Amino acid sequence: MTLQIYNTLTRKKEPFAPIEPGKVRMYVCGMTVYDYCHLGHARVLVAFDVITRYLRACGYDVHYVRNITDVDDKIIKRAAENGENCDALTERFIAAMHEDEARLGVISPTEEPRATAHMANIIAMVETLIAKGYAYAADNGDVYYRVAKFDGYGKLTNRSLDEMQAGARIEVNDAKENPFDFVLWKAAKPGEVSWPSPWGEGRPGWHIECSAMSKCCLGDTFDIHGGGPDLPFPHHENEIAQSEAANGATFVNTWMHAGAVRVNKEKMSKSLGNFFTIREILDKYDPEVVRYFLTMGHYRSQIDYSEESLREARGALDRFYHALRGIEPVDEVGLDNDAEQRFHAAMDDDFNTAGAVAVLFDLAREINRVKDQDLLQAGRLASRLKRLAGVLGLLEQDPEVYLQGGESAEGPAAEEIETLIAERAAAKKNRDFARADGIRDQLKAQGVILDDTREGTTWRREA
RNA sequence: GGCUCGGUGGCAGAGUGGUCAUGCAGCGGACUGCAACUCCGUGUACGCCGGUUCGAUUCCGACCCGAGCCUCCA
Repeated sequence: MTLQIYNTLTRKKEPFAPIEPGKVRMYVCGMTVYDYCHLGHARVLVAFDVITRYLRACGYDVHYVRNITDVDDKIIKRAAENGENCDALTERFIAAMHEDEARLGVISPTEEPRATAHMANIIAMVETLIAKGYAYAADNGDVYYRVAKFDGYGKLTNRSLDEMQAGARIEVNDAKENPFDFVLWKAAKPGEVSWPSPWGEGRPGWHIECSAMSKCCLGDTFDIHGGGPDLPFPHHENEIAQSEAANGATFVNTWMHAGAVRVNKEKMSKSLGNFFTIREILDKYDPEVVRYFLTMGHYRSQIDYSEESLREARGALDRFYHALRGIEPVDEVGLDNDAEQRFHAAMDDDFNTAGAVAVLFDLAREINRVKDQDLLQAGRLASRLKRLAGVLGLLEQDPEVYLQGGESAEGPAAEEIETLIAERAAAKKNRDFARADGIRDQLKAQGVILDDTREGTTWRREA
């Protein structure tokens, strides 16, 4: 069985075959850096991190490019509001983004191009489009893409210009030949950041940077282009129009889009005030819990963020770490390949992480089943569980650290807990169960759960 | 209105033309001083109506309902 990937362009799963054997060239639309990353960004970050990890686990050399949009209207507006310059604003939020993704266990992309560093490439592509008749400089100083000239316009999202024009509620702009023409180069207003160009001082439009940067980093045609659920139209549709018109080649073979994140069954939006930034969520939950939450469903399906779903994620991770607790992972030699195969079968089916996680749970149960009789076998299974989970970026912590809440844990200190456990052990020995249970209840009230095992008592913190 | 994607047991969430998802919760049992953890067992689940089929939750058609995009948004 080979890897199958759902392609937004063809609306079906297709066997994946990279252009260059053994190598994958992938571009994902990244962040516009004018604010902190939110949960929707986290979903895209984690989804494509898992995809990259799996492709690498399959032996592919993955060239993963994720851009940074560091010039745009929102950035200019926000910088003006803050009374700072755009560079200061974007540098700050780029640093914050890197911090957030690192906490989520996201491996950095191999390349992270910034729009402001590619002005020459952007301008060159706009010139090519004008030369080929796909773009025109308008009277107002802007340069627009001539949508009607590109035959394939709408092929990604299955729309036609005629139908779109029928029910269009798009702003009227006299400078455009067609209301769906979009801006490639935007003339600067006085005081705005700008770059010199053949059409005067200005800045790139929203879509052109991705066409220019992907060409620069990956070439005219590459394997995978990804992004969030709201990007197919207009952004990716416009990228196709730009790149294919300018380069005269197929732009991308496989288009991948992550599903939406909802919050308490409502669309996440600023107007509803239900926007969550990654950092505020990480203040409340272990990053791996958040990552598990984003991995337990399929990357294309819509997921719902709520206290309950995060609590469920926490419970699931607890179970894994409980199984791994006290087991020394050893070489996997001698294990049958059942779990391995089922894991790959799930992941080969368009990165079905939900199915892959189910295999992980089976391994956890197997570990629990054998750990009392055969520590060696448990160690082999633990290695396998950790290795497969690692492909999803999960179970990368020490079980004790995870279960006991790490350094930053609230509640009684570890030494205090150990002292009480010793006291309880003595009470139990004297058959003073009232005292023993009293200690257990006291700790439970402080969020600490005691587990008695044959080897003694262990403890963990409640969610 | 147009384009897409969905409706699976109490909840979350995979999947399949005819025996099993999985996790949480529930129930019964084992373990335990009692618990917790864990293990074993346990659920007439597949929106509605037709069709194809020996047999459909799974394929086809209609219908109902939900969501996303069509406007800046991952």
